[in-house]
Amino acid sequence: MGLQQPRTRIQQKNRETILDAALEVFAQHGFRGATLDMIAAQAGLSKPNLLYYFPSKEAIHVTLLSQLMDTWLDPLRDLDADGDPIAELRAYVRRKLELSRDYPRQSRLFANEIVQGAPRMQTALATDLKALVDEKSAIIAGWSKAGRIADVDPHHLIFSIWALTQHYADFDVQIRAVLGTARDPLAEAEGFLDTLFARLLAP
Amino acid sequence: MGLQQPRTRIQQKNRETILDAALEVFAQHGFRGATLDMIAAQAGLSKPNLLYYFPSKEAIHVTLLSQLMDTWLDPLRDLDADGDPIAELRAYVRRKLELSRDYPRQSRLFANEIVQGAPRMQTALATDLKALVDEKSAIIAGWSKAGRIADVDPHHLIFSIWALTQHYADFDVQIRAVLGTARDPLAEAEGFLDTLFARLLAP
DNA sequence: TTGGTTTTTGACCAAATGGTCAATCGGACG
DNA sequence: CGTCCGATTGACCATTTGGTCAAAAACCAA
Repeated sequence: MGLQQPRTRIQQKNRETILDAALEVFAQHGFRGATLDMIAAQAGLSKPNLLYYFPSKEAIHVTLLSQLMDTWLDPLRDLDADGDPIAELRAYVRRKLELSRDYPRQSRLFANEIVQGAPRMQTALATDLKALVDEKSAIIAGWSKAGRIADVDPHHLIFSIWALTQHYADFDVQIRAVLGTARDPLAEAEGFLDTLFARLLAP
Repeated sequence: MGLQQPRTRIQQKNRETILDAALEVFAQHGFRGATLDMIAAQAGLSKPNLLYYFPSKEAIHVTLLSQLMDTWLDPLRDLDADGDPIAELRAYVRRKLELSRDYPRQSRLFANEIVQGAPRMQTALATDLKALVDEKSAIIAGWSKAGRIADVDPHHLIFSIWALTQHYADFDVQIRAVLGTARDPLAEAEGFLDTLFARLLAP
C-alpha cells in the first residue's frame, strides 16, 4: 500500500481534502478533542474512506504537523546575515504576521500542540528548531555587538516576534471581541508591530 | 443539593482538590480532550465521587473559567489613571509576567479555551473584558495625548502585553526546548520585557 | 450506642469513538 | 463489452466516556 507518495489524481485530491478538513478540526479541538467523524463530515467523506488514505487519526495529525514546521520556519530561514539588520528583522515580523493572517488554522494547530505540552513535537523542537534559532540568534548577536541594532537578547527577541504575531491568529476571537466588529485587527497590527520593533531595535 | 457554597470542611477540601486536579487536566488536554477518569485519578477520588461534588464535567470547567477571569484581570484593574504612566504600565507587565510564572496552568487553560474559539467565554469577552479594556485604553490614550508616553494604539499595547507575558506560560515547552536546560526563561523575560516596553513607551 | 445524615463506591448504562472488513462500486484499458 | 484494480461503504467491534443509582461506609450529634 504505497500511499506515501500519492499515485493517482483521486488520491492526490482526497488526501488534500482530508488534510484540509483535519486542519480545521484539529485546530479547533486539539488532537484528543477531534474525532474521525468530525473530520470525515468536514471532508465530505465516509469514515472508512479516511482510513483508506491514512492509517490512523494520529497519522493525519503527524502529517499536518510536519507540513507545518516547514512553512512555519521559512521566514526565519530567510533572515540574511548580509542584509540590513533592521530591514531584515522588520521583514521577518511582516512575513510572520502574514502567516497569521493567511494561515490562522495552522497557527492554532501549532498552538494547540505546544500548549498541550508538544507530545508529538518535542524532538523536532529540541533539535531542528533549536538549531535554526541558535544559528539566527548568533547573527542577531553579531548585529548587536557591531552596534547596528540595539543590545537585546536574540533568543527573547525571536520569542517576542513569535508571541506578538501568532497572538493575532491564536487569540483572534478574544481580540475581535475586545475591538468590536468595526476594526481590522491584522491590518492595525502591522503598523503597531512595525513601530514596536523599530523602537526596540534602534541602536 | 445546595453544594453551591460548600458547607462542611470535607466539601470545602474535596471541591478544592477536584478543581486543582481538573485545572491540571483541562490545561493539558482542553475540554474535549480531558476525561472525568483523568481528573478523578489526578484528584485521587472515584469518578462517581467527582459527580457528587459537581453535577457534570462542564460544571467543573465553567467553575474554573469564572475563577480564572477574576484573578486574570486584577492586574489590569489596578492600572491607575493618577499614577505615573510608565511606572503603571511597567508594573502591569511585571504583574502579568508573575501570573505566567506562578499560575502557568491557568494561563494554558485560558489559552486552550480561546484558541478553540472560546465557546464558553464569548459573552464574558465581549462584555466584561471589552468594557474593562476600553476603560483602560481611554486612560492610556489620555497619557499619549498628554505626551507622557509615546503615541501607541492603546488596545494593541494591551494585546502586546498579553501576548508577550502569556507566551512564557503557554509556550513554555517550546521556549525551554530552544533555550536548553541551563537557562531560566521567566527570569530572563523580566529584564527583556522591561527593556522592550521602556523603549516602546518612552515619549 | 443509636439513628440519621453525609460521603463514597462498585456495578451498570447508553452513547461515542477509533478502527476493521467483507462486499460493492466505478472507471480505465484491452 | 468485460475485466481488473483502485475507491467506497454499511455493518460491525472493542473500548472509552459521561453519567446514574442503590447500597455501603464514614461521620456525627444525642
